[in-house]
Amino acid sequence: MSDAVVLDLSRLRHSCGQCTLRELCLPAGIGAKDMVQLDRIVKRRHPFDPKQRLFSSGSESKALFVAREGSFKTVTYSEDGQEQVLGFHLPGELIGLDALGVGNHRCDAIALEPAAVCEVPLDALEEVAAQVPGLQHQLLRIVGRSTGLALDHMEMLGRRQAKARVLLFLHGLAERYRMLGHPYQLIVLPMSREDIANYLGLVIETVSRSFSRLQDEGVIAVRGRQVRILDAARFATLTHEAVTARHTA
Amino acid sequence: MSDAVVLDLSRLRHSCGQCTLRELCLPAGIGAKDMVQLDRIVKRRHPFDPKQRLFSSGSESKALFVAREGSFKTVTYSEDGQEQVLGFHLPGELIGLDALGVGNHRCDAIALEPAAVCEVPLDALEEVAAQVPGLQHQLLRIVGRSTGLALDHMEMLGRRQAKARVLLFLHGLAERYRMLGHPYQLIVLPMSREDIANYLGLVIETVSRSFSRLQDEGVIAVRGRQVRILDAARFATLTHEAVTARHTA
DNA sequence: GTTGCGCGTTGATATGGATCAAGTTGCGAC
DNA sequence: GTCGCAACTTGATCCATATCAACGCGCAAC
Repeated sequence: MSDAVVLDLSRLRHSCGQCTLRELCLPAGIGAKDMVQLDRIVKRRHPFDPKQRLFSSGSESKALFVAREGSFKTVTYSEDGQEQVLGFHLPGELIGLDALGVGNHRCDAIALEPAAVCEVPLDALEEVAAQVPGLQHQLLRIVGRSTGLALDHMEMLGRRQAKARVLLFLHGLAERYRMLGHPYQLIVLPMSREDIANYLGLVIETVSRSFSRLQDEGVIAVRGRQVRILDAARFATLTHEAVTARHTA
Repeated sequence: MSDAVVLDLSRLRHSCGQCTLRELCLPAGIGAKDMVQLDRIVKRRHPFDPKQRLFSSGSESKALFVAREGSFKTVTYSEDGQEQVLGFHLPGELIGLDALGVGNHRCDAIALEPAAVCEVPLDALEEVAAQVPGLQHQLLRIVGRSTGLALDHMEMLGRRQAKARVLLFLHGLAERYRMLGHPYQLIVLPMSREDIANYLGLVIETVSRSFSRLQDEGVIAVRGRQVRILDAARFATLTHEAVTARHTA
């Protein structure tokens, strides 16, 4: 998290105070003039209903998106229609990097709740990036970070027990919410149990049981999609153990 | 695969004829002069012994690498030293994109066999990219594609049967070798069963059994690390079924 | 209120793959 | 050659999680 805010962005783009894209301009020490230029290319797209698609697999990619309000999931489908959840995108996080490689999206982005996004046209972005020194570098950094998220996901899926996966999932979410300025204690899950199960490579019953057991142990309190971390220390310990222990031990 | 070769690279960089990085210069229609400039920044680093590290987690990232000869694996370690294999890098494929986000590597790259790499210093690359129009775009494309590989990996790990994972793994490898100009029928695995198991989220016994069963069915012939695809049609069918069928059905 | 339905939880059983254990094969050292 | 060791295979057993099934809760429609 950037500690020193060089420029007061909130005057220019009030809703992007905790926006991932903010890093496109700020830390590189870009002047206000350049930043206005960047700001100009960003479009706002407002109403997304739950289950509505932001983009679909195969469609041409012309822009990056940032979830402004509401969360999204990205998914792929096998030919028989089976969904595979690839990731979740909380408010302030980037969506659409998957298409950078080929120009076409290779997954669907679906709103989990009523949502709104900022849209950054790729051609305009690259144009600005060519002019503004440092922006191109920031772009690469951001893309790289999203790769990091994918790595986290893989570490979660790699031969871990169900409870460990759920713990890591919750921990990751809590961490991300914290980065976005939310209180750490209470997490309101924007996604269904089914999405979680799919994401973690489990079935929903197993996810449900894992939640229940963690609740039995007094670590968290679960009420539907509200998850409260009761014993932060124990939560951290268990998560740590989850990272450490694998089947092989 | 690029069908039309605009420029005869082999005269300039003879060993990069099927190099991933070739796309950095070729398809954007870059002139010979610019390409020479790009070529100039590439260093060659020769001898890597098996198990030797190209870079380690936490180390500062100053370059991208391309496996020129020999293959690599990338891994992370949990605190108790457990290895988690993130991916394999065949000759001609990129290594080191993981660090773009933060400037430090978040995994180790380890040679699986005697190897040699090309090294592309990041600062020089970005400098050239700023000057050469189109190169920056290509860079993003390549980074994006590597994200695609991570997605493939996740699809493999997401609640699939062991045999399906192995099939998808073999299919993916075969596909990549084909892209690199190798004959499709015979695959020589550069990695151990243990690495495969780790990558697929299985134990080595299960991987071994999956190989054996596929051999029993006459689909492949396994002799140590040599895998021959005997019945390409059936192999394709089974792989297709593997993609289609999940536990949930 | 009642009905219906999506979503989540809980319990009983089945099974795929992990674990434990014992070979087998390959290969370099000598 | 055979010794020794690492890599791989194969078999028997066990266990975590999938599967099957029933139930509860919240909420919107009426």
